[in-house]
Amino acid sequence: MSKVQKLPTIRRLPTYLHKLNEMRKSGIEIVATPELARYMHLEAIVVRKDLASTGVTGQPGVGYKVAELIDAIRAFLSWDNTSEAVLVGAGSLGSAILGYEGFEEYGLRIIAAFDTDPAKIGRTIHDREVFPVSRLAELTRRMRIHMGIICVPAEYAQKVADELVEGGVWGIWNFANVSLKVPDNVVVQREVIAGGLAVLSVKLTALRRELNSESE
Amino acid sequence: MSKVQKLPTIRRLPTYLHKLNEMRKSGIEIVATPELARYMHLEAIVVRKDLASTGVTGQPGVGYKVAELIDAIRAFLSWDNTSEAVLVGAGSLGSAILGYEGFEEYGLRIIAAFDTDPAKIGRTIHDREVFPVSRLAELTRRMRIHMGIICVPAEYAQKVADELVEGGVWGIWNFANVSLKVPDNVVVQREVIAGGLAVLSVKLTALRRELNSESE
DNA sequence: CGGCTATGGATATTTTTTTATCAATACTGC
DNA sequence: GCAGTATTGATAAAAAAATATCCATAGCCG
Ligand SMILES: NC(=O)c1ccc[n+]([C@@H]2O[C@H](COP(=O)([O-])OP(=O)(O)OC[C@H]3O[C@@H](n4cnc5c(N)ncnc54)[C@H](O)[C@@H]3O)[C@@H](O)[C@H]2O)c1
Ligand SMILES: NC(=O)c1ccc[n+]([C@@H]2O[C@H](COP(=O)([O-])OP(=O)(O)OC[C@H]3O[C@@H](n4cnc5c(N)ncnc54)[C@H](O)[C@@H]3O)[C@@H](O)[C@H]2O)c1
Repeated sequence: MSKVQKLPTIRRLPTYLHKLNEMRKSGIEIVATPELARYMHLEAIVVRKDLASTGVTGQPGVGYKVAELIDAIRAFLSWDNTSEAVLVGAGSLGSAILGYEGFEEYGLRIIAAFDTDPAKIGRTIHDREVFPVSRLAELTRRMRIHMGIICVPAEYAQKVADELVEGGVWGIWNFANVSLKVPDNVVVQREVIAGGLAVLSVKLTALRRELNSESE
Repeated sequence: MSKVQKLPTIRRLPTYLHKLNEMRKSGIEIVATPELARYMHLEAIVVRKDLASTGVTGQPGVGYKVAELIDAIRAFLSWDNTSEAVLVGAGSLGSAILGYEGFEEYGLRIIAAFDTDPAKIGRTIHDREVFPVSRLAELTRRMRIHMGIICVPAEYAQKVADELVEGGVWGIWNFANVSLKVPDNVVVQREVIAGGLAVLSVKLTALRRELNSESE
């Protein structure tokens, strides 16, 4: 069982990457931790550790080369080679994801979409053709796609996952609100958007409690 | 500075909650940790700790009462009183969020949307009226809304955040790819969807390395 | 050149989170 | 009712992540 370390660091890396890409675009070549830390609302030491874990090394007294950082992060995340994916469920969330150009920056290219809705099949959404889900396994295998993105209602997610696995997929990014059963050699990452809302709620409650007790 | 503990637990709670709600709907009254653990792909001990942190207590040898668990989780997350929010940026992601009924389960009700696009202003999206963003601060204050959801392109996010703060908001759920500057008495939760993709990428690479080395 | 400041990197410490162990409780089947 | 099993909850240990300290290096400025 592959046990991946430093999950919190990995989750932060895309944010560094995005900021660094912006910096590079505006001609900045060197960046020091305190600046990144301010931007990220983190302690400088956290940033340094995060960057170190990708293998880059900076210049004491100076900082890091932006271009090197970008390369190191992308290499660490295996985002230096674009990987192709299919998206299943071209509903509202699925369409939003299809239309998000940001993923190209993250080495993800969504090649095609699949749906059951006859009104969608055969049309294109954000330039990607929508195929009937009945052809999911077949086309996924034929196109040698190794990642699937699930945006169907929860009750159909398992069936879709099974077909993705049958199609030879190695990784599944699951936005549906269910836990999927897949073979050991397939990785599932479930995106629980409500998790962020939960954190926000708790922080809000804590802050309000604090402010109330202060004012007493 | 409010320092909230047990963030990983908090992120997992919505998933328990959803499953428990499903169980209640199908008439199940008692649940034991091993079952939840199987569903969540976690160790039973993690589940027990998570549940314990909400304050519920189970019956040794039996399990937990589903209804009690639901109440405890909702209370812990302050989701027992529905809170109202406004959404800014009724684009593709914004519309998806507006249309997602799942948030009601999590105590969130989106009251209105705001946008700059004249084509959207005045129309309704998923039954919510779209107002011009020029009225954001005013209406937020007048409706006594305390949460804002930002779904605008990154470059406008800070301006929107400023107006939300001016409108008296306490919490901001930020889907844009920037770090926001807000006063100390406002909480921002940034949702970095690419974070999940990063984790998936790293796990995939690790798994493939493992499989390769095994086959040698 | 020489002191001053900013910075990264190595190492150590602390805190948080995950995992393990075990006694106590309740149900099951006989 | 009693033995066996499943389960919780308390306590302890281990692992992971965040934080602190200190030293070496680099640039700056007079
Ligand atoms: N919208 C959100 O903000 C949001 C947030 C978090 C999670 N989610 C989850 O994302 C998923 C999709 O949500 P949505 O709002 O886009 O719903 P949606 O109803 O807009 O879209 C679902 C799409 O899936 C298609 N579909 C249904 N069954 C299918 C099947 N068997 N195979 C292929 N396609 C199928 C439908 O035709 C539709 O186009 C849900 O599981 C939801 O819980 C959505
Ligand atoms: N679509 C995704 O899958 C996805 C994923 C992750 C993050 N995001 C982020 O979410 C945000 C929105 O993405 P999207 O795909 O919905 O983009 P989009 O272009 O579809 O929607 C943006 C909406 O914001 C409106 N808008 C622009 N400026 C505004 C302003 N100043 N005030 C109010 N409204 C304004 C636009 O009119 C448009 O309706 C972006 O910041 C994006 O990075 C999107």
